[in-house]
Amino acid sequence: MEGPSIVIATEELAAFYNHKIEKASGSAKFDWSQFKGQKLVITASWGKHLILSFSHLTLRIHFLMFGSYRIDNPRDNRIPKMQLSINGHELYFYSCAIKQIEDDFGDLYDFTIDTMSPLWGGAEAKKSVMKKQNAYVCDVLMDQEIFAGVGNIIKNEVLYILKMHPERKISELSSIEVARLVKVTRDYCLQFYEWKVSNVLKRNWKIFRKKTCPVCQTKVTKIPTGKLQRISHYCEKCQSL
DNA sequence: CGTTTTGTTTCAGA
DNA sequence: GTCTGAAACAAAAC
Repeated sequence: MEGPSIVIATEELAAFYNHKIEKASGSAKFDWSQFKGQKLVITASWGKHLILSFSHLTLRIHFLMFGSYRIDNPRDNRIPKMQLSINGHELYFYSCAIKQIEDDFGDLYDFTIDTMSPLWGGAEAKKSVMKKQNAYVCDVLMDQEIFAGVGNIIKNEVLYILKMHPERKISELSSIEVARLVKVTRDYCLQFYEWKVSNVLKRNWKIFRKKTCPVCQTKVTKIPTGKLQRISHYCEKCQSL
């Protein structure tokens, strides 16, 4: 799950603000008895981290590749990592990593590098990218310490918009190209959010999971790229080195 | 129906 | 210490 989806989760869960947990359970290793009676006071996100702050404890949830959550409507035959009864509803969290973090989580995170945050600057990202002269652009986009919240879908779509090959070296880019990379990434994250809220995200993918390039009809290349060796989807013709 | 993949942490070994 | 690669986790979508 990428950054924009986590923001949507925080918004959905905000409906439970100031309500007490009536019951908590799950396969994650917690003493669930301590959750009872605690109020949900804050939902927040940083990159791909979903933060749930209760009266006396704060959790950080990461959905990794396959995680999901449901409000009521549980999945059949799946044991949730965490299940909360709150305000007459059941919240289920599946196949995610849940960790307790300090309540004062503001100190743990730099929100200026969260691509979905109102505090996103862009200047920080540009500076960090320029420091990675020897890295490939596909790896830099996935770097959570530079573009927190960007995942493989956003990476591929951004590179397609930029008409940039995934294995372009940062050292080959001009300062203007780096500035454009940073701007397009931020804008696409916000666009991803809008499309997802409207349920039209997948139909707006231009290159990710496409068979051919929508511009030139060339067959989309799908191969592992960069140091990270994550699959890139790109058009050999439109995205030249 | 078998393969792929919206991701990260951990740990052994170099 | 620091880097690297493999393993672990886990399930919908193609």
